[in-house]
Amino acid sequence: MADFNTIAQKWQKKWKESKIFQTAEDPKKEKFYCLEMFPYPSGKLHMGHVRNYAIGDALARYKRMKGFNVLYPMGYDALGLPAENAAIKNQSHPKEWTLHSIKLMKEQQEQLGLSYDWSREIATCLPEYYRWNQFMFLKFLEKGLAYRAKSPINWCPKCKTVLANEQVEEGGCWRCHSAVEVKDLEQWFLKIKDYAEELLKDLDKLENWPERVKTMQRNWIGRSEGTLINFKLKGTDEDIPIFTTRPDTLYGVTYMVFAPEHPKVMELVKGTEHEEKVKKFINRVVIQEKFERTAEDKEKEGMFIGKYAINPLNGDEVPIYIANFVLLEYGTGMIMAVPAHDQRDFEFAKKFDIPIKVVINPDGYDLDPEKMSRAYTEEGTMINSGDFEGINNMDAIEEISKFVEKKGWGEKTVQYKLRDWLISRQRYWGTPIPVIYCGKCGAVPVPEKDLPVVLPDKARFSGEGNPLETNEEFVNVKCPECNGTARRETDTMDTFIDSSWYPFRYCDPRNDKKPFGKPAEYWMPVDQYIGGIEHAILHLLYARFWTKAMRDVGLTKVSEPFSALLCQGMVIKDGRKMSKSFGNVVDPGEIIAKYGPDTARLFMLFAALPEKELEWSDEGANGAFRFLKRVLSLAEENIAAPGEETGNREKNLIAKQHKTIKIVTEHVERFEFSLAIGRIMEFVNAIYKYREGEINKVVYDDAVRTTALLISPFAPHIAEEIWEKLGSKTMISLEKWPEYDESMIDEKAEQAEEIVHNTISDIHSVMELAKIKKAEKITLFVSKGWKYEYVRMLKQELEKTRDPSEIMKAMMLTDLKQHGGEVAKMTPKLAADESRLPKILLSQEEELKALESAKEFIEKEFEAKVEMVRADDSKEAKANNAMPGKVAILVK
RNA sequence: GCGGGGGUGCCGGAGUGGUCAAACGGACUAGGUUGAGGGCCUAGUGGCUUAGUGCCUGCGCGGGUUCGAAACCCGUCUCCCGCACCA
Repeated sequence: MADFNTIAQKWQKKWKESKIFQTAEDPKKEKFYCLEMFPYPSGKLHMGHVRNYAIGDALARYKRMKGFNVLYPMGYDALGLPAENAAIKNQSHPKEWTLHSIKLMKEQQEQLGLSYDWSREIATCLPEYYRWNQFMFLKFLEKGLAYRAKSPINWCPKCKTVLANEQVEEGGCWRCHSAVEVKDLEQWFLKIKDYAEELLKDLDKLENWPERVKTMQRNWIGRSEGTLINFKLKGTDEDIPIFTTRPDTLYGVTYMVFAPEHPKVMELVKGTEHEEKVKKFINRVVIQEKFERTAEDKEKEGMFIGKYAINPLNGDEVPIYIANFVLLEYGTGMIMAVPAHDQRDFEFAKKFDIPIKVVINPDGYDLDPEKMSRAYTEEGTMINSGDFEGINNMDAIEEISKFVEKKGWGEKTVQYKLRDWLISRQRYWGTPIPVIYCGKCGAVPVPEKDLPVVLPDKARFSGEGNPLETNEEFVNVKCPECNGTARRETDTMDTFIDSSWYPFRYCDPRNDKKPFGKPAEYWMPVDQYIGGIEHAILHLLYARFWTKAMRDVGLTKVSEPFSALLCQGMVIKDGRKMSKSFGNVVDPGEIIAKYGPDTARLFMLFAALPEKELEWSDEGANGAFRFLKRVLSLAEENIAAPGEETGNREKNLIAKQHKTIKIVTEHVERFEFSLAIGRIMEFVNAIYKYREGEINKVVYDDAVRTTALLISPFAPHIAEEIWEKLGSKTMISLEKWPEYDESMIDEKAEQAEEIVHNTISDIHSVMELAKIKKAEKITLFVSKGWKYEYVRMLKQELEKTRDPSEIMKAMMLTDLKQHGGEVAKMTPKLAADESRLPKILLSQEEELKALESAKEFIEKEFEAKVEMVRADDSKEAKANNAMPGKVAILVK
């Protein structure tokens, strides 16, 4: 028994030397771009990586065998915090750490025998890559898609960096989980909000994305239609704009609430008796509680700030509060409160003893504000609402909106939860933002000819602040416009930028004139993207946005980067996530050393469907190992070759072979690798069975060859080895995927007589079957009453069309009609209750006539004798092994 | 609270109106091979019967639809995941 790792190394060497996986554009061939999410180079592969690559490589190899021109590249998402943290810890440089990690990681990937085109390898930490981040940033700046603004930001005190909202998880830093603080800083933003509508709408076009990912993105974008309404600050002409989706409740407003940190708040209380208390409140609520999220609903807190607003609709004077449940970032940061019809407003009003005014009554009774225990949020009739009384509140939404617009008090508008993308990071290991600040000229973009702005090699990594800030050589520059003294921007870009366009770069990885050129037109978009669900929102949304932004500055014509998305499930062990703290981590390196790469890959694909969680099992891996040994010994063991007779045993094996090809192909097309492998296992078992007797060498070898081809996307090294042992001079990686012949799929060829059953509702396949089988006799099992309908349908549909989908549609329609009682149908239960008998139940005579005519027609169509058997009597049906609505085809 | 997905042998998991519940793998049991073990090969693994097979039970729980339900409908329990004061 040859050692699997020896075999693996042998073929990996051959693949590398022959460069068979290198790809080039070929307009004559259909392209297929298969992409896995590129890894962050941490230095070591984990099982999640292996699973990701096993899926991707299987697909890439399969598509290649199917004749596609396949682009399947690999690279590294190499900028980011861990490298810098490691540098701080080890007193080294992030670059060294990263490049070393890439080397280690690549070695492990190569051990897996993945069919990447390594000539296209990229690493985002190299200036030749990140210069294009800068290039595109400048293009976006020019187009007005990038801007600088002061805003409260999330500050991680441990990482000493700003975090995007998306990077704050339950009040903690997404990497180190320390509590996040709030600070004010000048930051660079990208206008992703401008694309909210398109990002949302285009989700509908992504048919091959998992529904749950699209739902998550829709949620994240958070579109909601409503009305912007201006209240007036009492005693002034000042507007207080609020956003509401419920203008129908406008007459029920009894107070207003501002987000505590809203700049307006301090302005309003300045110099009043409330100033000190408000300051204290803001400090407590905003700073300390902004990110404190608990499982239970947070207690509503707030206070009155001594000012009043005027409701434009009815002139009501309402008090203004500040409260912790109003968010500054959403809408206008202020709300109108309608305690009678909003649960949050209700709770707050109860706590602060604010009046409750009912403006919508449910049908049938009147609400009493005194007795309400919760807000009424259902539909109802408008009351206490001036001219709008008496109408349904759903209609009032539209009418009051229109009225407010007409009066000039506000307008209909759309709000999104999505915020603009904050890209500034106060860190070293990122792409320098190509901007220079001049005392005279302000923020000046670095001219294109001066790109790239390269990260200086010299830097101190103390763990505090941004090393770029203290690097005088880097910071002190001349202003590109006035040539005066100026300072360079020391912020670097969010690394999500690097991963937002890398699929384009793979198409044209060595282009030094542009981020990418013509080849991207051929390859993009990615046909299948594969990666973890954890990127469902951030990475995938940013990449979609970046692509659209690139389109709008003329860099590409593509609007969506990923046509299809597959989110693989997690790899778990003992029912929980693999993690050092649980001590259940399985190291891929050890598994490869013990069993070889094919075993590791095959097990990962076999143990679960790609989207599902995968429970790692040592015994299971061992089982995959055993199976591969069985497969290999099919070609290794010397088999006697007694003759060339082809009897039933051969026929059966050939039939099984064709059937296996068919089903395996179908499964692979649907990414059901575990089921595909299961079928191959069955076929291998069948070959072993066959081998117990005398064998026909031609038939046997063909079966083994087929096995090798079918298994080659999953266990390529062993497949190559078998291929070679069978005397082939070519590499199996370049072979064609096997084809099957439907007419050979006939498992029980040796049986002289046979009854095949099929449901009548799939008439098309019944017909096909009857022809293939050369049916001599067809038996239709029919039951009382409804037999006529079905037989009639059968006849009609055969006459009209042979499109099975049309037939199915018609059948379903019949079913529907039956439920409406329009179509003749009788069951024993119905028969017992004469009053419920359907109206158009046919008479005995009519039935017989209809059956006769259908029978004649079918006889002609099938060229076979047709027999009708009543099957509604369950005893008789059982004796015939049949049920009503089925067709039996008797073959002789 | 809102949204999404599940509950099938000892285990991982197939099967979504009938021919056919448990494919495929693991684990276990027996037999073979072996000096022994491992490995490998073969058979078996819900119950009851004849030992050709036949029947019954069974897919979280309870109802319903149907000639027929693991699958469809209603209710219920339970688990997992995502979002969560979005006005």
